[in-house]
Amino acid sequence: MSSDVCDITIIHQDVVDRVAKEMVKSPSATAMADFLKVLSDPTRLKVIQALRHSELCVCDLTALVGISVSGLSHQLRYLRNKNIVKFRKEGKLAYYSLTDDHVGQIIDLVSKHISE
Amino acid sequence: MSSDVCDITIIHQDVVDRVAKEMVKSPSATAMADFLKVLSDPTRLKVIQALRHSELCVCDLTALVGISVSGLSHQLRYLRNKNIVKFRKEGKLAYYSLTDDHVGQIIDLVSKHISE
DNA sequence: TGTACATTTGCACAATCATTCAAATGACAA
DNA sequence: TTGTCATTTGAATGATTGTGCAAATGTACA
Repeated sequence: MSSDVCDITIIHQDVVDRVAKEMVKSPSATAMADFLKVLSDPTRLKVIQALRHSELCVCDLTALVGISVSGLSHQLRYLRNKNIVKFRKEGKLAYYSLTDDHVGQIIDLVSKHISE
Repeated sequence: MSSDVCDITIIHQDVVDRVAKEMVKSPSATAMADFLKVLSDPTRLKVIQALRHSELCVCDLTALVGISVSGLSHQLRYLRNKNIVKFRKEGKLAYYSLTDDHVGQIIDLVSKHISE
């Protein structure tokens, strides 16, 4: 009924095999976790929510998010590297905006789930 | 004198006001981040993906996820506290399953976003 | 030149977290 | 009872990370 591989004990070998076969069909868990980690921080979430409504410069984002300017800048770089936001320079100011609305859709779904 | 003028510089006051008014309509960023943090870990994601296909005992989950038994148990408690999974005892074994498929929908959306 | 302002970056620190080991709990069988 | 197996728990640890401070970069205007 049970079999040993190394020191792992499998109790329902057939079920494990079936589920394992199903699991490989979806993207790697690390890739998905990596992406979801971007959204798992209040500051980054606020930034994204704000940018969904309007393109914004760092100054104004700071006021909306409630964090130090440098702290925000660090997060903006992070979001830039993950291709979530893009920016354009206009004189002294840097205007940030979302690259697309993929994250927006996910946030909406989570939003709906939270306030049920 | 109990209040200071904070030294935050707002450049486009009208835009900031408008966006700020929009932002309060959605759930708090901390609540959403808290929930998304659950999904931002490969191990927990594998657990959830596995449980979407079948109810499973800890032993079999260990084999599917590839982590120590106690490590998995810690994560299962975490998921239990967040109401993502539930479990029933049957003799020595504990069978875990998802409480609902809300997380599944979110994972599917992320999945679709990743693989393109 | 200068000064003033917006933004970025490097460094440091505190806090969080995922993991493992060892020990404890609980359930069943002999 | 005793022993074994499945699971949980506590403690310790290594790694990651969000943040602020101070300095640097870049831009515009006197």
